[in-house]
Amino acid sequence: MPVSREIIKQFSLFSSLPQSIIEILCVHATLNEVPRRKIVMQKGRVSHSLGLLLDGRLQGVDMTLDGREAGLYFIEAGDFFGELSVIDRLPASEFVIALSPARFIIIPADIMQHLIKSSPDIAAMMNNRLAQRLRESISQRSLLAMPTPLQRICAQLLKMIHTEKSGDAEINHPPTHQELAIMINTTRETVTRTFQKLQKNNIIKRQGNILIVLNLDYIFNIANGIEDK
Amino acid sequence: MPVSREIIKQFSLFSSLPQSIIEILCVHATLNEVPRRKIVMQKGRVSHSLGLLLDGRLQGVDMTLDGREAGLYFIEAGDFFGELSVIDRLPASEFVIALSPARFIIIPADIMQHLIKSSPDIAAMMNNRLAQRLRESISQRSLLAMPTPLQRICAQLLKMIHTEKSGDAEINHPPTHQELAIMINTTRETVTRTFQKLQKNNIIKRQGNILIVLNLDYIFNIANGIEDK
DNA sequence: TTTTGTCTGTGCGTGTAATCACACCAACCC
DNA sequence: GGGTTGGTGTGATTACACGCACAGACAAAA
Repeated sequence: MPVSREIIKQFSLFSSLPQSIIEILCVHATLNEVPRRKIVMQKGRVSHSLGLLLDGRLQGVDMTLDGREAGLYFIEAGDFFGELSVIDRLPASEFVIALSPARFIIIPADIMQHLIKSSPDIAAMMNNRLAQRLRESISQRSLLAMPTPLQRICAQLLKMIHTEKSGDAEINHPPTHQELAIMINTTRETVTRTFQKLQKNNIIKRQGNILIVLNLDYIFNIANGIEDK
Repeated sequence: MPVSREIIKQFSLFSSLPQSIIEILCVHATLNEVPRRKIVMQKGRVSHSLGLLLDGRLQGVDMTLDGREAGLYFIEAGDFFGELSVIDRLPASEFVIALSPARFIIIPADIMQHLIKSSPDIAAMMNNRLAQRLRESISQRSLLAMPTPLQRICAQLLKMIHTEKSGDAEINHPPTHQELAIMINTTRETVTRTFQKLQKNNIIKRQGNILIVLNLDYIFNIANGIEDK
């Protein structure tokens, strides 16, 4: 079922494309809606498509053979996912799971591959996204090098904070402790305990679905290894 | 100073390109030779080029603000490096350091960018390399999720082993303990101690510049979390 | 309502890796 | 030869995160 071109156009990555290509995308795109926890992309599967997240939050996850989970990245509304397999045509190397109810558009791999071949613009777009993913991956790797869980948590929070027009630093719909834990190589309990400490010291505050950051400097300093009580 | 086309052609990634493009590459390529420890690529620098390693081994490294090092990847003879910045034109996000005396070819960024625009083959090649890097990065991230240093060391060794025609599993010019340590988020001492254990149990053996793997199964099992001994 | 499930909070014990410190060894260079 | 340097080997100590276990909290379902 085709998707309205207004929806496609709201992706900044597509907005600059010529009308003709947008039409093609619309015809082949399908809209999906999934509940929390749903697996959106299967590791090892060869049938892949490009995904475009409209709302909700997804998480890229890898599982080691012994059942251990490693969190790779978060996907926010407006991001792609599945671009890796579209480009190199190999099986997906990770899972993508819905952290919240989510809506996303799917464009079949062969359509994308055709577009990439015929349009340098699209090709460049995909490259840039791939490059961005790689940079994020490197940055996440550095985060993991930090010695203490507190540092890693602060560094991860820093990445997720967006400042409101009111000037408040917040995280909307923060991930669960478990989801955070696997991103930063620690356990759920350690995340819980660290959050308790941060709350007691008025660094952060929980307000329903929003995590409010009261002392951004503290978070920043810890994330950068600057010692402080 | 131009580089002979024989050298360029020995890169599998270039071998399928038309003669005309090879000529262009030759004219603009320069050959470099560096000693061990030399910084080959600077994090944050905007002037970048594509590198092609002829011999030796390099390591991609990131440094956190508090002086901590994180090993990102190894670059073996025949690999590219610096492709990320060539594609997205942003400053390098990592250092690349020579682990051994190394020779490599450099192709200026603007030449590569021009080639990428004009030749879909080159563009596709760069994409695939980027995709490969991303997959390696994901795989390295899973490795870091393993709980014990022993597991991480075995998993890392497994990646570096190449089986000889004689059937022996070996690692030529193995990295130093320190270089290994930063790849797998542990300390030099822990790597040393673990290697001692592995040698006592006849799992591995050091012979000059070669690390010989005597019991590949053991390494494999540990790396996959299968309990043993 | 009761039930069910997911998330969060917390206590306790244990193991183990980080850290510091220093010894040893080989290669290299005047 | 003696000095330097970079790599490896080892001991002792300590902190601290993991793992387990279980108790609440809260929301959705029945």
